[in-house]
Amino acid sequence: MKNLYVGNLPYNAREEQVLDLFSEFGKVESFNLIRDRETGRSRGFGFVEMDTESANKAIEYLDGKEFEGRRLRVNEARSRR
DNA sequence: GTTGAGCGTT
Repeated sequence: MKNLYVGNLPYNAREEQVLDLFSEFGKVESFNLIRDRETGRSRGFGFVEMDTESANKAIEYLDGKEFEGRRLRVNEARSRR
């Protein structure tokens, strides 16, 4: 399994929409769209868990991809600590 | 508008 950081998402993007993108490369085990803790507003990034093989393909194919007019940033997530 | 939330380390 690999944990992926997905950045540069439009603030109005729905998580289902992002899920669909990644589902193309394999089963998405979990997805977290990160929002501002106070306001609940999207922070424009999220985290996706997939098996390593699928994750690698997703990074390769989706990093830098145009999504709703923005270039996605996809890479292995940093430690959250 | 670029790396989670809460935590006796998930």
